[in-house]
Amino acid sequence: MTIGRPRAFDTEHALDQAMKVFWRLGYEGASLSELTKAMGINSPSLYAAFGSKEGLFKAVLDHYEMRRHRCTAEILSASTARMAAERLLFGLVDLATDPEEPPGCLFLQGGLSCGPDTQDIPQELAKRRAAWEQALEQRFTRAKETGDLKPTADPAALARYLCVVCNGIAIQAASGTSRDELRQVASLALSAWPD
Amino acid sequence: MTIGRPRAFDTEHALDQAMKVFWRLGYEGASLSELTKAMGINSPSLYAAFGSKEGLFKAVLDHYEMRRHRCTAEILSASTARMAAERLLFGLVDLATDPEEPPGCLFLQGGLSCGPDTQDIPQELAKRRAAWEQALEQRFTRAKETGDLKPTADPAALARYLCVVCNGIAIQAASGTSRDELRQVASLALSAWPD
DNA sequence: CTTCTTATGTAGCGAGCAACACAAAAAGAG
DNA sequence: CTCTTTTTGTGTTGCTCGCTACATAAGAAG
Repeated sequence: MTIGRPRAFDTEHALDQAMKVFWRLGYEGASLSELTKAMGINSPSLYAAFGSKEGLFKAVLDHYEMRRHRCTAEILSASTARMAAERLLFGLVDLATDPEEPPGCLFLQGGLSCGPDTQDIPQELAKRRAAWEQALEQRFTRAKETGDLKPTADPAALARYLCVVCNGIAIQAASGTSRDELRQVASLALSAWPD
Repeated sequence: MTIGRPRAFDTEHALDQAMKVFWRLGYEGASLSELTKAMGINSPSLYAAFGSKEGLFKAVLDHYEMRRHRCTAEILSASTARMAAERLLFGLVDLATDPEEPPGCLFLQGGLSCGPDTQDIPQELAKRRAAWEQALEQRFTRAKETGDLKPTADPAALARYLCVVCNGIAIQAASGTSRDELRQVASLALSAWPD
């Protein structure tokens, strides 16, 4: 049993609100006053719980990955590599154009480029995107071993291509391109898939 | 002949230096002290010449488009739509991984997301990206009229797809992906082209 | 030369930033 | 109850931000 005055706010809900702010405004554009307002707490509570603005941001990134974990698992556990690619692209289109959440992808909107004292933010985001690309590559390597993909297939190149399309789709979604238009892009992109 | 004390700095060179700063750090991450240091001038000179930080940024965007104008013309004047797509993708790979300049694309790195008082920056960038997409679409509509593309082809969808791939490539380049790896992505993306 | 116009350098403005000091408040442990 | 521990709200810190006032310097026009 924890001792001391109990926390008056729900951590998950606060992270959810902070996530939306970082997502819409980016790391540098999200001021502490904007964050505390959205989270419904004052700054000392924020610092007690997350240490710093950067600490809050990383907690938000974890929260974001956790929320998408089920979706991720569905993609990687598809029966064929082709189906995984389909689920990935069409799933991303839906997520990036979900009207309940900011458009695009937090891993890009969060901070593609930052000031001299904040370079670790873009780096952290790039690291997480790269981890996702590697998970795809491993899935395709497995597909090659089981004969699902031809022996001439290049798992790394396929994973890279899909990530490029995903990032591009997220950018377009953030710029206002509609869900249907992006579905067209996804199916066009899939026509490059080696069968 | 202009009257008064002559300007002591070269505008084009100053814009070039400012461009690199905005490109590396983004609009919000690029502080005025960083900009003036790179441009080799003091802030009053900057404000006399460009009006404001935002004015400087837009001048930099014009400068950026101007510098790429020849490249743009070469793409749009290709003899076939397919060749235009090829020149576009491989040309972008080279530009986005040019060791003489920051990686990626200023139209993305410049400010994908910004704070509440700076929302016009992402909007301005999105507008310029959309204009480029529309130029592509017009090129493909022309190709359809001349029989270069099949009557069933969808110029808007093709242009959108290419822009998605371009944006994705620029993102990957900014994250450190090599030129050769991105060339692989470009040729894979082109295999989706309708022939 | 003097006068006019424009650019430059120094120095500083108010505002907003991230982060914190401090004391009051709310629980469990004894 | 008292004591201890943790959270909360108020108020503020030092700092950097974008921007500018002001006096001086450098050329063209007369």
